Amino acid sequence: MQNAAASTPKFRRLEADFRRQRLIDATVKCIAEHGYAATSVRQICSKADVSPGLLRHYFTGKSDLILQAYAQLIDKFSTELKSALDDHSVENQDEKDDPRNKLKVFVNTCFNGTMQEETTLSVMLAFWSELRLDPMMQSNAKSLCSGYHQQLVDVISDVALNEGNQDEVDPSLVALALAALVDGLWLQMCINRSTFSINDARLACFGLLDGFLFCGTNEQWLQVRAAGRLDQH
Amino acid sequence: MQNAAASTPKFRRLEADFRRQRLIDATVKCIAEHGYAATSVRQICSKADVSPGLLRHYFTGKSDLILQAYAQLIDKFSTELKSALDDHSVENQDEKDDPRNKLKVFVNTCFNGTMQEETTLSVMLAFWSELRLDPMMQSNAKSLCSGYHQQLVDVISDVALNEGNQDEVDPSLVALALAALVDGLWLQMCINRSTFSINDARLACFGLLDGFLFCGTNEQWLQVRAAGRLDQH
DNA sequence: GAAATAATTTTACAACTGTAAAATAAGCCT
DNA sequence: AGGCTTATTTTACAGTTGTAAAATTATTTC
Repeated sequence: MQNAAASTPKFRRLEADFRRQRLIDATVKCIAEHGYAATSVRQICSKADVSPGLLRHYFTGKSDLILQAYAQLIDKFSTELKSALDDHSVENQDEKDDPRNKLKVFVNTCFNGTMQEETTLSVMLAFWSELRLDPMMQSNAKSLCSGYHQQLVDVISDVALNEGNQDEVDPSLVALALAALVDGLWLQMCINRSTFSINDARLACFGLLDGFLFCGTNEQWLQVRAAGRLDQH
Repeated sequence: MQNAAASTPKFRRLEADFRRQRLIDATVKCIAEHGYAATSVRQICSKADVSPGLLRHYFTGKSDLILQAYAQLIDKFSTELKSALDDHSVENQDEKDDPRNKLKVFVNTCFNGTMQEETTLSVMLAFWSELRLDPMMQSNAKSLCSGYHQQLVDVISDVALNEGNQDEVDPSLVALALAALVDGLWLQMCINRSTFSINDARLACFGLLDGFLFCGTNEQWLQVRAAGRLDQH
């Protein structure tokens, strides 16, 4: 029975995309708050201010919703990375194309935006741990990872080539190390959050690149590095 | 009703420690196989060839068992690390005390023994993801991490001091970077297992140390490094 | 304003969860 | 051989899980 004239309706019918997004957001929040294992359909729907039955009106099931939440998380970072790399606010085209600069932008983006939010990091960690068990998630992850890993290898090759170090530098090893270092720092930011700052994380990455790419041969880079050191205090 | 004379008994009473260990092992296997979220009491007990009720005879509950499994995982690595660092099979006492050598042993141990087993890595990852939510686990983790992190800082300080680089090297930053790199490589070994070898992982760590500690000033280290490069092929 | 549409809620269900307590039976002691 | 201890199994239970389908009801259309 619906109430008389002036009463508020029991619910409102909203646009499909809006509801879908609300459910996805609620999923991420639940995983961040209670962990992957303790996240249930009823919990998600309650956080989305929606009855439990609605989930299956917009998604095939719980795992479908979770999969899409993961895809969106990945996509957000991927987009931030792309837009940072061809940021048109940089006036100097030469600087933009400088592979050293690309690496700098990459590292900075890894510790800005989504990736410095506690929620994003802890949910990402939860997904990593489930990745191994879910082939669907794996293919999602690969679309991001293998893409940006190859890009990293290319940029690093460019740096080495530019500076005449192509014989001393193993681009795929450096890319592996940098990617792993970033992952590891994300992990530690989740677990030991307070023991170091975001700037420490950046310095660690720049330090790694300095070493692998022989910063000693690149004066411009040394200046950037010195500036970074000063920022720290 | 128990069967006639020559029949096998329904079960055997075993030593407490043995049963406890079997349950712990089963827990680790379950988490490795089906993930943290999907690991149930009945599953664990079935893998330990034991009826579900027995769990609560040896542990306060499921979470107690899981906690002890985690503690044991951490302890195993911690022990390996300790025994590697004061390995008496090394003839030369000077070499053993050399901080450069300690770092080498540390890195090698991180990718040998337990830590190269797929099971250990994936279960460790699962625990990392739950760590944030469980204060008990956190205190377990801290006993390991904060301990060996400080040790790392000290060793790195020694290297810098030995080689007259104490002004250029920031030991806590280097320790952070190395620890994070190791974690990140473990993570990647879980997720992208096939894309790189254990030797790549070691090379990445040595490369990082090379850079941060200015290997250029240390000829002995350069030789070790060159040898490592040759091993790769 | 009435009928049609479909977004949303409600109810139902079978399977599973962790835990508790009672029932069983293996192995030790005398 | 028989009784005692207690390790182990069995049974029971209340709560939760994901999903399915039916019942509502807000909104649109005519």
